[in-house]
Amino acid sequence: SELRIATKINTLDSRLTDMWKKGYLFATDIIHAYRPVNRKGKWHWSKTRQRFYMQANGFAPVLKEISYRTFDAKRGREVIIKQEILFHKYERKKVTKKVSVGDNIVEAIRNSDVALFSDEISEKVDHAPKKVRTTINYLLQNKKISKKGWFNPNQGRESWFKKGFLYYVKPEQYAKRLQLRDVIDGRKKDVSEIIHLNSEVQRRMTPKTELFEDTRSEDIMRELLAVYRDIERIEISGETFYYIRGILSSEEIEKQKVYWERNKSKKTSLHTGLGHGAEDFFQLSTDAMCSDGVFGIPEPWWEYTISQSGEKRYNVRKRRRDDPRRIHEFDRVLHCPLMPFSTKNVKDIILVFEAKYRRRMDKEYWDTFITKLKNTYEFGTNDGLVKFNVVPVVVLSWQGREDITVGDKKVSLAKYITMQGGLVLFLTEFERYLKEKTGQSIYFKKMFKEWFRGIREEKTFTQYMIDCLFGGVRPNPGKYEIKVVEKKEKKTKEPTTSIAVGNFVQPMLCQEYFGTSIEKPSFLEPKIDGIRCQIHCKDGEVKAFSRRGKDIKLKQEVIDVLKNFEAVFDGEKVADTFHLFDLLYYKGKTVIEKPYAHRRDFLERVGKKYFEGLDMIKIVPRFEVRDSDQVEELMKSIVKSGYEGIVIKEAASVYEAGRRSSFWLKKKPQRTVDLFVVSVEKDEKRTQKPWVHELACWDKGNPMVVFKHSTTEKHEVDSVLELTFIGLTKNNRLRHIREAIPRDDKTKYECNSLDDLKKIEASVSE
DNA sequence: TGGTCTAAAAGTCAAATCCA
DNA sequence: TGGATTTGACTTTTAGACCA
Repeated sequence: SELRIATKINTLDSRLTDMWKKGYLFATDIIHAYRPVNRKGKWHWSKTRQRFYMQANGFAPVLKEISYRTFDAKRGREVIIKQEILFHKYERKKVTKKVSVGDNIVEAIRNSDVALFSDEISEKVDHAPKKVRTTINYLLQNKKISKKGWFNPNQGRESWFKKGFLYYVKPEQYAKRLQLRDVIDGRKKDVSEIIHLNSEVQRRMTPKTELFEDTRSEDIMRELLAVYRDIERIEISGETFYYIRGILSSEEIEKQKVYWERNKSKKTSLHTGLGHGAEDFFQLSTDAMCSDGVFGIPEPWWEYTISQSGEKRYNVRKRRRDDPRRIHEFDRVLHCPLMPFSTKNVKDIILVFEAKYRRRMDKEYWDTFITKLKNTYEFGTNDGLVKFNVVPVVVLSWQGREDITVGDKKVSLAKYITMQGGLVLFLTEFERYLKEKTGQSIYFKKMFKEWFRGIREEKTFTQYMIDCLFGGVRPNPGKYEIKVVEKKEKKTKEPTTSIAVGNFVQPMLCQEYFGTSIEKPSFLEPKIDGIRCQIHCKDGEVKAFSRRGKDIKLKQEVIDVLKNFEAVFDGEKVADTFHLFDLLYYKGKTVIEKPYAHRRDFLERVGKKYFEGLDMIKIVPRFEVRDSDQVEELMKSIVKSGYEGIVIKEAASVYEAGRRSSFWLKKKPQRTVDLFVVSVEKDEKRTQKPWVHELACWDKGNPMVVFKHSTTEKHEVDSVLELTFIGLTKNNRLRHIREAIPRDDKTKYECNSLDDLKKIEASVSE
């Protein structure tokens, strides 16, 4: 451009190129720079390419400093760049296509026989794993490669292997990789290898009992069957066997089937079946006693969970104290609520049942049962004792001999258990009760054997018992049962007591305010819609952190104001303005343990002295509040003046760093609730024929329909919709909904409960 | 480990331009 | 008019921050 101005030649470009080509000039490679361009009357920065030229000086390239103007987008202003650059003679462009990381990855996968995990890919292409992962993502998006994990029936969706997803170009690669049997690790890998070896080398099916002794077998096998599709599962006389399809011939399988049917499975399966049957038997009897009113405790309830197949599962699993990843299983757990003083004061007596029919019930087994109880959070105390309200109950089928030595006496197992504070029930006691009730003689084992021989294919033993004993009607069907949802462990944090300037402190957070009455002296602040910001100042340095401790950039003007302080402020940043609402540290002292009112007074004094009249730094106003009516009033006016909502802070409260504390309560005016779809139907009567969705919230663990939502678009059952909440009618129906937003990120189990809705209603002002 | 989002760099394409 | 080069608009790819 300089030459063009100097020579006034318009067609300079091609002449220069020509001279360069002929060897009179040297030129640089193309430099990308921005220059101002006027387009349609508006100036803006446009990207250009430029070369620099110099007079040719022999043949060797020359290193020379150049300078040019461009626009620095990061800093947002014009800059002058100085750099040393090579001037060289003209060379015909070599058409060498650079191979990109993406191409490398696709090539690596294509050249591999089998599908690859991402870390294997990164090893092959020799790039950092993180770089490879982002590139893989890009390639997936553009459908240049595909990925696959395994379908996890447990969660009902695809999940990844322990090493991640498998990436491939051709589907055969995925199938071939699975045949290598190296995508699953640990115990599961061993199991799959045993099955494989037994099939291939010993040419036999593998019984489940050979693979597992504990209860985790179902999980492991579910995953293996889902991933390795060539593992076949077969049931022979109640026993489960596994083999690899395509390795054993059909004759071999038939032969072994006959063998197992004849020999082994009958006895074991009879005995395990008897065990489970006994559990059902005493449970049904107890239910019958409850409905007859002879059980003695008015409203006991069985603990249960819902299994994958949607059935109730009364075998209760509890997390172990010594290793929370593992569980203990208990046969039945019965809760007996007692109300000694009032219905509000409910005490729970928990009966934990262990039922044994024949198999291994001895002193040692009782001891392990008690150890199991001590070793769960629900039944054990922190000191590793059984909780006082937990009663271990053992259901036995036989009296037993007096073969246990206690001191100088010999006692029976039942006596031994009772001596230790346990409770022993005999199956015969249940049988006697049922005999009185039905008038016919009932023997559990006889009943089981009849079912086992005869009609076991058609119905379960439980149903058979219900038919025999209660004429097909289950006593107390689900009346006294409560589904137990596993609680998540709470993380405990060490409270912060002292603050070092420059070290980020986890900010204190608010809980929701539901319009509860205000009992202690409190203050109300407008809630500012910005970025949480913690400002540290000391020795002329000023630093600001976001809510998660990331650095926030500060303007020089702000730094100039704050640099002489030695303090830590808490506040909210909106655009370039800082709204301060708390003080955590001042002149060498941590003040978070001082009451809120003191901290605020101090902050306001500082604000008045140093920040008055500043646009950059402001102190958030506060109002004293005495009751909830006053809060409502203030809320209205504050929201009107454009704030997001309000925060109520207890005057005497300390600053609880990192906690979502109940000392600070926030409230926003508009509320939403999450409901899930229970049913979808097309309304044929209406002209537009919309889909009518029944939406429900939870009510004591059961879905309860609170709204019918009709739209032209269909939402699937169990999907979650977010509705704007205005109120509830007398029949617990939602009122006046404007729109429903699908929430794909939520599951129905995260939806609101009826109690939530009532609380929200109480807090929404009319 | 999985993923999303954004900015910027790198690359592509075809029209415009220039010259002989 | 043909070939070389420039140019601007556009697309593709990479880097890096952030999140669960």
